[in-house]
Amino acid sequence: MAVKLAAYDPQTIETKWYAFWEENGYFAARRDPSKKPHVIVMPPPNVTGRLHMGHALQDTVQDALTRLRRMQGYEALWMPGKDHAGIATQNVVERALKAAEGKSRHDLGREAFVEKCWEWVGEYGNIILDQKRRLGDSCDWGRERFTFDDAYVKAVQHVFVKLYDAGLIYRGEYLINWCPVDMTALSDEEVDNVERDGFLWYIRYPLEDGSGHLTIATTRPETMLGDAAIAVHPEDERYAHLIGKNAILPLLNRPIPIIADEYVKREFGAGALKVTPAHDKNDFEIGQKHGLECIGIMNLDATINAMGGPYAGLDRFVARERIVADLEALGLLDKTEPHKLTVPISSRSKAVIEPLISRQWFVRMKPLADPAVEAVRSGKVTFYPKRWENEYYRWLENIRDWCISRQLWWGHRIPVWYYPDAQGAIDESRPFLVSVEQPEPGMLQDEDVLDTWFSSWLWPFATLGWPQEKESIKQDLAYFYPGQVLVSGYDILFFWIARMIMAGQYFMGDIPYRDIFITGMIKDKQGRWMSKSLGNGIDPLEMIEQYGADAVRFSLTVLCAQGQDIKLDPTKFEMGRNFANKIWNAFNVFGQFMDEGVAYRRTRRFEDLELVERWMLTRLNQTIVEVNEDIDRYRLNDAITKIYTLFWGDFCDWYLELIKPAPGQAVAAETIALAVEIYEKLLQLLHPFMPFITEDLWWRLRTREAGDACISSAWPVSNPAEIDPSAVEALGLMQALISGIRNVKNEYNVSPGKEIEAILNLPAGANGLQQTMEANKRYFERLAKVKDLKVGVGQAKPKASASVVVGANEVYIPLAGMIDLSIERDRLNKEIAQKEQYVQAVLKKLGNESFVARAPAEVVQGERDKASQAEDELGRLRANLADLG
RNA sequence: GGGUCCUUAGCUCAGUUGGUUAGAGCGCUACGUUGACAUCGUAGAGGUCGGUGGUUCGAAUCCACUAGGACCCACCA
Repeated sequence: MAVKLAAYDPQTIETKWYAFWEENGYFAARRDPSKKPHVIVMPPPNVTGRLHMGHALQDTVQDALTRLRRMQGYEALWMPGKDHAGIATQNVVERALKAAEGKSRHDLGREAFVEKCWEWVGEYGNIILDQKRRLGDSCDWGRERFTFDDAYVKAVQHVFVKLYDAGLIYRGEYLINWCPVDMTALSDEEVDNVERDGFLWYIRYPLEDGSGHLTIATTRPETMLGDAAIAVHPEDERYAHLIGKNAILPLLNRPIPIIADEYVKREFGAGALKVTPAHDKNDFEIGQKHGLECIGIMNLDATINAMGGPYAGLDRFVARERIVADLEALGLLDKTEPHKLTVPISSRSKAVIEPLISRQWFVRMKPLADPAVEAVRSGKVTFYPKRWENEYYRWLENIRDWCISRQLWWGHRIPVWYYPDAQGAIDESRPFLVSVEQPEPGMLQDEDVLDTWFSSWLWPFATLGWPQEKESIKQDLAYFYPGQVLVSGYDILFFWIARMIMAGQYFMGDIPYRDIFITGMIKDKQGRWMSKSLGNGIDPLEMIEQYGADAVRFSLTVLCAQGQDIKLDPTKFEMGRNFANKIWNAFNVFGQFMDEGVAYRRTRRFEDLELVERWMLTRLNQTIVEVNEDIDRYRLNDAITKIYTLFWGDFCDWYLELIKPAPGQAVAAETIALAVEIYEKLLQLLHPFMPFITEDLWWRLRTREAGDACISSAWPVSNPAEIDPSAVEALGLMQALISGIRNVKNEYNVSPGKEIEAILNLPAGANGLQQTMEANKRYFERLAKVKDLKVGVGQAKPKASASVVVGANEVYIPLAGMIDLSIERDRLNKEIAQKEQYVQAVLKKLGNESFVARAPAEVVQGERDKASQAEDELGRLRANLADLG
């Protein structure tokens, strides 16, 4: 204290205060019946993850909400953790293994490979959580969970068993999405349909009786190896005579029936469809209907199998080329047309998905989806912004069963047990048992693991210890569940957000959170997704190092408008850095005059405060109300913008400028006391968004008890007794007049530092105002360098002076010798022209009879007031112009 | 094929239930090293809110159509 602060340096304060908070337990949440809980579960990042801008944005939001509610007296729990991320982690470890030892996972074997994964997680898995600490995340690290914790694994298996017992999980052979690169089945959600340029090949199938041929069209000729039929439309006269006959499958020379099915579109292609039940969703259904054979022609790595005859062993795309060439050589290729088609792509490996028939485990979704729809419809769960509800309904109402088994090694083993056969392999002829524990010695567990999302959909309650029966866990669940709000991007709306609502209702009997705040996604400057391959990512840690965590958080909050994607450019963080610098330096204005050990407390009554002080408190109290409303509606950008304007525009630009001492003078202790009080509240308002700088400055304001930290201080409450509209009015007038005087000086090229004379002419009857202006004329001195302002009613305008008109008030500035009449005439003419245009617009409105008749009375009156004030000002401007001669 | 969102100042974007002289940051122009801050201050320029039509006393805001862009979903071979 009493010393000017060193230059603002984010790095030093950030490490210091994070350690302080964490070590002193400020982030910890415990059951406290006297407080209301406020819970946010952090979307658990993948153990393979590194902090990206999306995390930075969402964490900033979650942390701001958590810190704010904590200050408001809630028991605020932000639950952190990490996700084992099945495929992602397995891939990363496989690559590392290849690079380090040149081995594949098969070289190691399952057990050793999983061991390697654990090693990898031990070494790198916490990186992202440490990066989150750099951002300032105030989560309760003591409760950190991992989807692979022993207890969590048990919860996942428990859920599987319960759903199986309820008939909501089943095993079956269906056409599923197979990724030939990752060698696993995938859910529909993990597949992206992308449009690609391809071809439509027209292929002749000779008729068995030698009477000619039938032409079909296909985009995937290699699948013809598995054809089981040709289908035509039952009412298609062209082909009616062929129904029931056989065609010969070219290349393999296998007879296949020609069948009729209404699915066939007569106008598409050749009007005849090859049916490959084992490799196409629609064909599968047609096959079922007509009892066709499913001829699988592909191996799991997407090479052709023995069923493909001469093409066996070839990759599917090589086989395609070969087949087209062979057909052409045989004269069986009618034509080739360019064709746009949608191709299924694995969202993870980007490989083309093959629809394959495979035995997998599925969750019956309809019974789970219906209550999830109802939860939102009934208003128990609310989306911010609202529009995401439509997307949510659309998905749930058309939901399909969820394929949850994955042919991976890194994941939760499926809790299904089989008897071994004589060779020690699974004996499929005997029934399996579904159980968390091994039911009988020697039984073999299912080889497959579960979809990662099958564990994360339990996150809101499994992290609290569910389904363990311990008393403390039950109490925690009762207290902390359900949570208040989930903050996430829309990219995982179906994967995770919707499924958590299903699981919460099914297993806990209640929704997992009341609000869902969907943030926009971070894009690059040109609006493209940030990706490694494009190299257009912005690293939040680099930004934190360059600008400071508070600056990064501030800028992200400002940019985070309701659900809009954010086109980010690193220079945006300058906004936050500049503001942090401003906050830091503002302290010096009064801080440098503070004396060590003095407890600065306000002693003056509100009524006895100076005008600018009453004005500042009024602005503060008004802003608190607005900010609270904004935050309740998740409009954090509005809230932070208002605090920013309050701090920079009101506090720094006007309040601090006016309490500054004259050169060589000190600031009065009572002035400091109020400045400390206001600054302290501003720091609190800023704290949820910019925790580090505010905590640091907080401790410089007063001697504080241990534990009296900004993070745990009580959120400011608006005091209605300290709102003074007359102060706002008076200071508002002064602001306008001072700006006007500065403008005059500027136009005349009078240096801002040069002292001038001025006369303030008030309208008749403005006695109170006259007193206020008289009493505070030093504001004009201070901010516009007006030497001894003359204030009065009916003051005459000196010859050859410039004038400023604000409402019925005028300031005359005699600029003897300096005044150039033509400059002043131009200035006044310009202002008159502007004002005339305005008056005209308002009068036109008032001249409209139906406006006067139909608009609400107060709106009409408002327009009348505007007109008369503007006309009055116009009159004064004209008079001043005429006066120039 | 269905659906959602975006188009507002040179740039990036706010603008809540229709009534504001349409705002912010950056950039631009002029001036300014007055004891917090040049990561700053003061003053200023800059917009017929993509287009057309409609509803209304009144539209950036509501409706319809339309142009351009982004995204989601969908089994047309």
